[in-house]
Amino acid sequence: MPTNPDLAERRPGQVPLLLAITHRAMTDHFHSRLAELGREPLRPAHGYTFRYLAGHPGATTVDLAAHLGITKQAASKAVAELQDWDYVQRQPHPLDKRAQSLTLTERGREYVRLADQLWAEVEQRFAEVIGPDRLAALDRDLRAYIDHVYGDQPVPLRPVW
Amino acid sequence: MPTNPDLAERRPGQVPLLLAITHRAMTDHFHSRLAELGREPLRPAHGYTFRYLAGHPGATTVDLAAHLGITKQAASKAVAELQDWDYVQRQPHPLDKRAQSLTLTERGREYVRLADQLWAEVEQRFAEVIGPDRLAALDRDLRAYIDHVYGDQPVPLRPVW
DNA sequence: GCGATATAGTCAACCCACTTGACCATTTGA
DNA sequence: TCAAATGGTCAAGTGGGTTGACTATATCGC
Repeated sequence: MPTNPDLAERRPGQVPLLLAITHRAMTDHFHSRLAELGREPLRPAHGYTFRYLAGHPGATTVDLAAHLGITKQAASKAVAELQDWDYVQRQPHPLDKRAQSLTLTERGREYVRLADQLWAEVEQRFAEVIGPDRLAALDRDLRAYIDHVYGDQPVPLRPVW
Repeated sequence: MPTNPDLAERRPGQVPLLLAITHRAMTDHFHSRLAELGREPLRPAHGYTFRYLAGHPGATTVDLAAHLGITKQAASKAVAELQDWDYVQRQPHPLDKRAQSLTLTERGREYVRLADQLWAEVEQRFAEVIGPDRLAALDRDLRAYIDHVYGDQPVPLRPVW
């Protein structure tokens, strides 16, 4: 079993790096599947924007910015772009005339469904390599750690896709 | 055991996200330890630059660029900066008058030792949460996947610290 | 050897996602 | 009721990267 020279010696403290590499490999896999399907890949922040709006329809730009951990200006720009591409709709907010109510369009929801499916495929390949039981254990371990670190507080959802 | 609402329902395809969040949490932990010690945090690409030069003394800027997956111009700029801060030395290459031979200074090596130690601390806290046996299993699983994806080929070492 | 071509590195211009700062319109609350 | 807080926009700046053009040295085919 030939392990890459850079990772040959096992040192304490290497697990964070292994996590990064693994995540990077999965992300690359995801994007190449997207490309195979001829779908535009959108960009890093977009994935989390979709995911947030799918779960919180009617959110405002400021809500989104807080969730993504970026400024409202940056969030506004991203939303404008997604609106241009017909993934997101901005409507007048029912209660606050300053605000806009953001929702995914049908096209946006369709993209989220596809992304969900592709991520599931990626995870599936991981499961095939390490075994489904190990996947379940790993899922549980990561959740335990995340819960330990953040508890009920909002989890920063920034890096990637 | 209160799990964050965004992660409450367990869906297939969520593991890549869990990996990202976990890595992000570990990175934040690393940086806050660095800040506690009053050390300048340097920046994303610097960590991998250090790591590479520590393992490949005498490498050239082009080598480094290839390793990091960035252009030689970008690598050159990063090296210049690290040299200004006395972490890296550029010397005439013994065999090629066009090239420069890059090595870490003692200050650079000291930083790498500190970083190694802090990452080990971070990993240790992870181990305390999930248990040392789980950590070992996770280490093994991630390596198996990375090996499956990249085999002997160079692993892209870009994202983070 | 010699000339064509490849390679190490630099300088300069540009790009993109994000930031800070200033501002307007509306809402909130003492 | 009016001062302060909040949602959103515009404009300028920044950081880490890019592409492109160039010089100096190396290498390879003949």
